Order: sequence, then C-alpha cells, then structure tokens
Amino acid sequence: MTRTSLADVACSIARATDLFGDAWTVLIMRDVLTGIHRFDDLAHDLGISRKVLAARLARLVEEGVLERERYQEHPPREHYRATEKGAELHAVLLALMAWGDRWYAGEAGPPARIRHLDCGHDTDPVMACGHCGEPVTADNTTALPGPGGRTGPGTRVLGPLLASRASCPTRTEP
Amino acid sequence: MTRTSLADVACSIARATDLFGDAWTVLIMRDVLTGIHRFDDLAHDLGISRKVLAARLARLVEEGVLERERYQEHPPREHYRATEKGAELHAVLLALMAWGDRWYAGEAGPPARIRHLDCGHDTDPVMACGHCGEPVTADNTTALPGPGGRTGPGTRVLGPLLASRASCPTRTEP
DNA sequence: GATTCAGGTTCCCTGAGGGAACTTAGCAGG
DNA sequence: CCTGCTAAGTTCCCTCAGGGAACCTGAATC
Repeated sequence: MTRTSLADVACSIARATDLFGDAWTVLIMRDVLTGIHRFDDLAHDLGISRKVLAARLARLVEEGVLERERYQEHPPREHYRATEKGAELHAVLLALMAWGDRWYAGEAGPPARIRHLDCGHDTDPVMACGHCGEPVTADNTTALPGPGGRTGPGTRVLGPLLASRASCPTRTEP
Repeated sequence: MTRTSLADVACSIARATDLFGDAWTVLIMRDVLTGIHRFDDLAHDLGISRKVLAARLARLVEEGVLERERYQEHPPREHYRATEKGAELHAVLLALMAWGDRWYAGEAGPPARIRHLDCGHDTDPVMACGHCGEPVTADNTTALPGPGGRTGPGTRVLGPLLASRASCPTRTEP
C-alpha cells in the first residue's frame, strides 16, 4: 500500500513488495499457512484492527493469493485459504524466519524448528541454486538483465554485493 | 514501524517483520546490496521522501543491518553499506524476487536473471533443506516448538500447510 | 424474544508518509 | 571575497492510512 505504487516497476522485488511489503500482510500469510483461516481468529491472533484485516484479506483475495471459501452452509461461514500462489510465499516466510532465528534468537535458541518431512531432520533452510544445488549468497551471485526487463540505466535488479563493494569509492587520502 | 511493536513476540517471522516488513526498507536493502550506497542516489533511485529515507537508514544502522561509513574526508562524505547481518537479507530478497518472477513476469520473462558464479548458470533459487539439500515447501515441512519459544497455545510458528488443510473443517452437508 | 456468534462496516482521531523548501559544511570558480 | 554547487540531512505543512471501538446483519440457540 505504498503511496507510489510499485506494481509497474521492472523489478520483481518491487512488484512482490508492492503486495508483500507490509507487516500485516506477512503475518496474515504466516497465520493462514499455519492453519488460522477464520476472520475472528486472525483478528484475535494478530491483534490487528478488524478494518485493516478486512482490507488486507480483500487485497490478498483480489491478488489470487488467498481464496475466500464457504466452509459451512448453516449458518453460512467463510474462511480464507492459500492458493498455490499464496503457498509459494512459504519460501519468503522461511527466509525471513531463518534470518530472524539467526540474528534475534536468544541464548535459548529459536522459538520454532522446521522439520523437513522428506528427510526427517530439523532443517536450517538455505537458498540454493536450482541448477547445481549449492547455496546462493550475496557473494556468489550476480544479476544480469533478463528478457522481460526494460534494460537500461534505470533498471534496478538485485545485484552483486562483492562487485559493488569492489567498485565502491574508498578513502581518497591526499 | 508497526504501531504495536512485534519485537517481543516469540516468532522469528514477527521479529524479522518488525524491521523488514516495510516496503521502503526492503527496497533500500535491495538498492544497497545492488551497489547504491549514497543518500542522494538512494533518494533518487527510489523516489522516496528524503525524510523517510533518513528515518529508515537510521533504523537500519541502529539495528546493525547497515553501517554508515565515511568514504572520503575532504569534503566529508558518508555512505551506507550492508553488514553481514544485512547481507544475509539477500536470501529474503531472492525469495521475494523468485516469487515475483514466477507470478508477475510477463510473456517476455523475468526482468532480471541471477547468475550463480559457483556453477556459472542462471539460477532459479529455491529453498533447500540445510541437512539433505532437497527443496523445502509448505507441503513437506512441519513446524515444531523450538527451545527458545514460549511454547503454548498462543505461540505462532510457521506451520504445516497440508496438516492444516487436513484438519480444516470442510463442508458439512446435511 | 433476547442473546450469541461470525464476519464484517462505520466512525473519529492520531500519526506516519509525500512533497518541497531550508540548512550546514566544505570546496570550486571568477 | 562572493557566489554557487553538492552531499546529506531537517523542517514544515497537509493528507491519508491505521488504531480503537462501536455498530450492523443474518442465522442459530436459549
């Protein structure tokens, strides 16, 4: 809900952020993917204003991230569940959680563990290259203009940290 | 900058969101990790109000995500660069970008590609299990209370989509 | 018929964001 | 020496989004 809409910027981060760059939206998705589906439960769990919750849910439904579904007829009751598009935000939440665990967990350790059912172990999720499976970090990646980009000096893409560090002006002593 | 601060909630997503659940903050980090380090350049690139930019940068420095550094003495000039803590937000940005690419890229394809320098290929970054290396999704993970959690009915952790779907009330036809 | 419950809407008020002008400190040129 | 320029913020005003709480509606339950 940025005043200046980011939906038309040629950057997938900006486009995603236009929807997901809002604290309440993130937490709503966390809750929905955690199994909280009903309006009142969400409102109570989050401590969010009901007005804002209604607005966020409407936006998420409009964007195809959630769907509003009648789950009983008498009395008629609706709830919200994640679409495939919404479920894939799981990766973003995991990344956020991993970062929060790493930098904010106290001495006791992180507040939650993620168990990977396929291998049966508690996991530390990492971003991996879809091609070779090795971890991708700011240091071993670089960004290049893609086919759908308005390539040019104004185009912002997620880029190389090391390269930018190297090209960054350093102290110019006399 | 949520009115109700989330910093003390026993959930790493909420804690991370307290800082990173803001569109401008996300885009500032994208820019800094892309090589834009100076105040005016950020202001110009983002089209953000200078007041808000100053506030966000101060917060990010305070949180140890960025550091303000003098890069020349005459005249004195400062810029911002990512700390290790900040650089690790790269994973969150990648996840966001991957999601944006998948759901908002037009027919032309995504606006940018990420090249993985270690293997030399353009990559589709995926969340992988740090233990076995296989992909982690909403469907093959479950969340358990962690050592640092105030475990109890109020504790919210990122959870199992499938389980929640299974336990979710479905139509009760008469 | 009165109460409860789910799922919202409506109201008012404050405070965060947008926009633009102003400030400060150090050069740079004429 | 005076003016101008640039980087990096500040300050000011104004609007609009968020918080909080009350209200509403349809259906069931007491």
